[in-house]
Amino acid sequence: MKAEANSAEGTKAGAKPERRHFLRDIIEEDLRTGKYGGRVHTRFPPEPNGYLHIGHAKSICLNFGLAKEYGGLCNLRFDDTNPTKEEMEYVKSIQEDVRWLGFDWEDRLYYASDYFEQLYEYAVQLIKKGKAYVCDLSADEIREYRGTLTEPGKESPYRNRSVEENLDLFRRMRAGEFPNGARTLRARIDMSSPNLNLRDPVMYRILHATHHRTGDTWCIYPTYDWAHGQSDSMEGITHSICTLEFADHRPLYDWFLDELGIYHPQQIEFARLNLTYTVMSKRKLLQLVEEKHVDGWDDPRMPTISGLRRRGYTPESIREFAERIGVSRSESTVDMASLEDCIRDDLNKRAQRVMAVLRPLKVVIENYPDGMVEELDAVNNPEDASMGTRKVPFSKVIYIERDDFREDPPKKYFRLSPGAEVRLRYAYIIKCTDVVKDEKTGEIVELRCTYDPETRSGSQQRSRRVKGTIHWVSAPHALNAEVRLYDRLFTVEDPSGDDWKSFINPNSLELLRNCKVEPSLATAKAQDRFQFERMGYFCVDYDSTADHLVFNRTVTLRDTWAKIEKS
RNA sequence: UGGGGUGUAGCCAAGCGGUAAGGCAGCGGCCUUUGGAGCCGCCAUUCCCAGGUUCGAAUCCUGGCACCCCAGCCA
Repeated sequence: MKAEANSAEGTKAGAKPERRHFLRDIIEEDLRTGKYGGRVHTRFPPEPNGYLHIGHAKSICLNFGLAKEYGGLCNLRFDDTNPTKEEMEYVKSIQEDVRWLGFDWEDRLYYASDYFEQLYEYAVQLIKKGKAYVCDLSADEIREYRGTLTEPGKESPYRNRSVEENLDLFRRMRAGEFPNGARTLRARIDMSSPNLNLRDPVMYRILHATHHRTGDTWCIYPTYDWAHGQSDSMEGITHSICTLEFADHRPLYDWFLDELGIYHPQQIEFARLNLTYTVMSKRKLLQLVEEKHVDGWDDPRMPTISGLRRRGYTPESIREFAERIGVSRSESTVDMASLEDCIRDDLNKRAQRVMAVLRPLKVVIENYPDGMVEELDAVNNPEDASMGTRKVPFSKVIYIERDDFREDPPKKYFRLSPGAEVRLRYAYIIKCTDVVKDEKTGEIVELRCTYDPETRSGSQQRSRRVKGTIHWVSAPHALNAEVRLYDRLFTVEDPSGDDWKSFINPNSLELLRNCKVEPSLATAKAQDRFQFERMGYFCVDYDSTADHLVFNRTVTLRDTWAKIEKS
C-alpha cells in the first residue's frame, strides 16, 4: 500500500506518503514474521538533565510516530539514574514539550527510578551467578586497569571475591556503610575484550545524593548501562531506538539480558541530528544558558523545543521537518534552511496576514483630505479564503518601511523614490513629491506624497499598474509594538571545537522598540502567529501585554530582492 | 597497530543485479496589489578509489582510502 503512495498522483492527492527508511523496513519485517507477536512498542527515554532540543524532536517523532503508524504504543520513560544532574524542572519541561509536539504516552509514564528495587534484585542475581563483583578500586585505578584502545586491560584484584563476600559488601553499599567512590559493583565479563564496554563495566556507584524522586532512599545508583536494557525489557519494548554512539554498548546490554534470562528487546541505532548554525549538545546548551549568552532555555534563538515554540514554530512544522530529513545511519548535518522552509510552508497556509511597519518613515499624503478615514478591505490569507477579510483604516498620515524608500534608487528597485509611484497595499497609488530631512543630521524624517483617488484598491482599477506594492500603517490608528528580530545564533555553519563560543553571533537579536502595527493586532494573545506582509512571520511573545505588544520574528519571508541587491 | 559505524549532487536522502526517486539550496521563466505564495523548466552519463564477477554493478567479491564513535563511578 505504501509503495503505491509514492506515485506522483499519491503525492499530489495530499495524502503524503511516508518516506522509506530502514526503521520502517525493520518494523514491517518484524510484523510480517510475527517476531513480537505483532506488537510494536517503543519508548522515548530522556534524562531529565536539560531541556529537549530539535534533535530530541527527531527521536520523539520516530518513537511516538512509528508506534502510532504501526498501531503500537510508545512509553515516556525518564532515565533518571544520576541524581547529581537531574531536576524536577526538567521532567516537567520534557513532558510539556512532548505533549506540545502532539504526542501522548497515555498512562505509560515511567521512570528508571521506579525500577531501582528490581534492578537491585537483578544485580544480586548476577552476583550469585558469579557474574558481578564488588570492586574496591578507585576511579583512577579502574581507568588504569581498563587498558587502552589497543592494549587489553588487567583484572581487578577484587575480581575473584566469593559470592558471599560480594553479597555482603553489596548489601552494605546499599546500607550506606561506605563513602562516595569507595566501591563499585562491576559486571564480570572480559578485561581483554576489544570492546571497552565489556571490560568489567561499573553497574553501581556509591552516591550519597538526594534523588529528585526517590529522595534519600538510595545511596547507590545504577549506571545507565546497567539500567537501560533492563528497563526496556521490563516495559516489553520491542524496538529500542537510540543513537549511534550506543551501538558499542549493545553487546553489553545483550550480555546483561542473556545472563538474566529475561525478555530481550532489539536495539536499533540511528544517526543523531545536527543542524547548521547551532549547537545541539545539552552540555553546550546548558552553558549558553548559565553564562547568559541567551535568555534561558526557551530563548527563541535556542534549538530547544521550548525555544522554537517561543520563536513561533508550530508542532506541525517540526513533525514535517522530522519526516523530511529522514533517518539513516550516516552522520549528517541538516541545513537550517530546511527547517526554515518547513515553518514557512506551514505558516504560509495558516498565518493571518497583517500590516506592520518595523522601521517607520512618516508619509504625509498632501492631497488627501484632513481628518478623513477610510476603512479598506484587506484579505486575511490569500491561501485560504475561509479566513475572510478585515477592515484597515487609511488616513492622510501613514507610516511606511524606511527600506521601502530610496532617495537614490538602484536599478530594478520597484519601491518609492523621489518622483516615483508605488501602490499602497489595499489602498492607493501614491507618488513621492518631496523628501523632508533633518537640517542638522540630514536624516530623512518625512516624505510628502500625493495619491491618485482613481486607484483605490478594489475599484475598477484596470487603468493603472505600478511595479511595486508596499505595506503601510495609518499613523493615527497605529499601535506601538516592540519587535524582536532573531537571527542565527552562530556565525558559522559548524560551531564546533574548543572555541565554539567565539562563533556566537553578536547580532543574533535586534530589538526594535518603535514599530507601528495595524489596530487589529490590539487583541493578539501570546503565541498568536501572523505574517507581517512582506516582512516575515511573527508570533506574540509571552512578554506581550495589552499596552506593550511584543512580537518575535519566527522567520523572514523569502526575499528575492535581497538576493538581487546583493549581487 | 583494537573494536564499532558510515561514504550516492552544495545539504539531507531513496535505491536491495535491469540502466540514479524525492526534498532543501541554487539557477532560468511564467504569474502576482506581499520582490510572498503558486506554476513550469534546469540542476549526478554516475554513486569514496582501484581491481574483479556478470549480457548488465551504486547494488555482489577483493583490496585500498576517508570520516565518525568508544579508554565517565555521564547518558
